[in-house]
Amino acid sequence: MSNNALFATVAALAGDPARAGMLHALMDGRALTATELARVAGIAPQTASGHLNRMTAAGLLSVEQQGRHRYHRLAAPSVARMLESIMQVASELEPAGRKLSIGPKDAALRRARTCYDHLAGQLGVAIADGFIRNGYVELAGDGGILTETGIARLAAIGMNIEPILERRTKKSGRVLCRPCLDWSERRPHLAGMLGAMICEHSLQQGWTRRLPATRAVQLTPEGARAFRESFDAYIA
Amino acid sequence: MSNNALFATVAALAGDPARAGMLHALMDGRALTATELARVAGIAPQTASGHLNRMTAAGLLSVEQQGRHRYHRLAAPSVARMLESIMQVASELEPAGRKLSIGPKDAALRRARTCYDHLAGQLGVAIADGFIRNGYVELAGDGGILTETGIARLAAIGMNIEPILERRTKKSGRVLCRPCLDWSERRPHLAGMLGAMICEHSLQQGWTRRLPATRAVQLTPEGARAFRESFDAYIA
DNA sequence: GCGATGTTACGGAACTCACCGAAGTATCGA
DNA sequence: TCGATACTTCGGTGAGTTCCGTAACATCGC
Repeated sequence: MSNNALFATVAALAGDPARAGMLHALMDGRALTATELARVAGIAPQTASGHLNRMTAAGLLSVEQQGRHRYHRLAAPSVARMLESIMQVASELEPAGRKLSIGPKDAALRRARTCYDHLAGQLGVAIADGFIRNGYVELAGDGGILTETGIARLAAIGMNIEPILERRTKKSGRVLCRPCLDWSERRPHLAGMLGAMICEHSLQQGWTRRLPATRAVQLTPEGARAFRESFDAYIA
Repeated sequence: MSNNALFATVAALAGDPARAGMLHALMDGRALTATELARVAGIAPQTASGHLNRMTAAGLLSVEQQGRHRYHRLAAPSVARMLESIMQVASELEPAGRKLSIGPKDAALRRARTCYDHLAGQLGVAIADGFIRNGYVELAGDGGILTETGIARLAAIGMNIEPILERRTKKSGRVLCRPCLDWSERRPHLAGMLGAMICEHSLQQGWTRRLPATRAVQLTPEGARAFRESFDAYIA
């Protein structure tokens, strides 16, 4: 298959509303069963099965069988990035005047959600703001640097900074992180290795909790306190 | 239109082979006419007109009328990034054993091409390598830093570093650039503001020349020497 | 003005694809 | 062993879309 055809195939797979819904649901990095995905997409299980087959065959998804369940997940981080970038374009297209649908579920998504492997929404942006305000990280459009102060802060609250130190020695001594433009807040939040570590830590510590069948996460009372005390990050 | 529907619409627009070909052709940032785009996509002009209308209406493209010509270009950098990310996924899906089509045109593309507003292919990767080797830039996966040495080097060869200095004063004193994974070389090249400046400068100086109807660029003999002397970058 | 060129609008033909009902396979729990 | 659950395959229907031929409109060069 030619380059162009492959490109079109990938884009077309993401371009069907039912498949888009499934991919969207998988954006939090978890693995879901075919039936769950059928439900979120609003289609019959047989139809979903066909879609999942095609996406798996194309390499967008990977499958893991456990008993009578088949768990589907995004096959690679690059797929998540692609979905992010499409969402980014889609959100920009929405004319300023048009209100995005703001159901209750949407409100939760805007407040705090996962974006593949890191936190996004108001919470994600607040964390990024706190990091910048306190000099833990320096952002400048295309990239970001985790500072010494920032590394010390992460260590102080008990995060495992081993992978960070490892990356630092390999390279120039600076640790970089990727900013990810938030489609709901339209401001950057922290992605990359740093974002993934913060997200993982907050789930482990019970600062955030995953909610079933949605990318939205719940910010616990302890989490609200912890984010404020640890990262100077708070949301209304 | 709901978020999900908008997402699917955008992806579906990119998911048609004819439209994908046109978008691909527009990836070099230039504006092309409907007839030119019809030719690269291999379809009749009337068909192309319909496609272009839809993409423009959706906001993926912007149009500029000049006499009887209508010049179409990508409406925003985010669109180019989206296309890049889809290409990235598509290139990863290509199994290692399968050879990508390697016609003569493809060979030129692999050697040197533009990627929206910066240089890619062997040339782009070679430049990035030279920058890293000489400490002009420090790359680490998610981001990159243009060093003082690098800024001095750019100034030494007569590039206008005004925008760089401007960005530096606004932020922390560090200048960041975005690495962009090359789909043909599978190694990063320099994107972001720095990549755009290098590309523009090399075109102005006659180091590279745009070729008609393709994203491939021609590396002139002077360019080969200039890239080697200025950036320690050379390709076979 | 007049032909040539670039572009768009409308029509129908051919095609692809999403969808679900029906039926079949595999796994779990009892 | 038996029923229930999760999932898949198959087949047919219906909707959407791509495509081009024809025709119209606007602009350029002469």
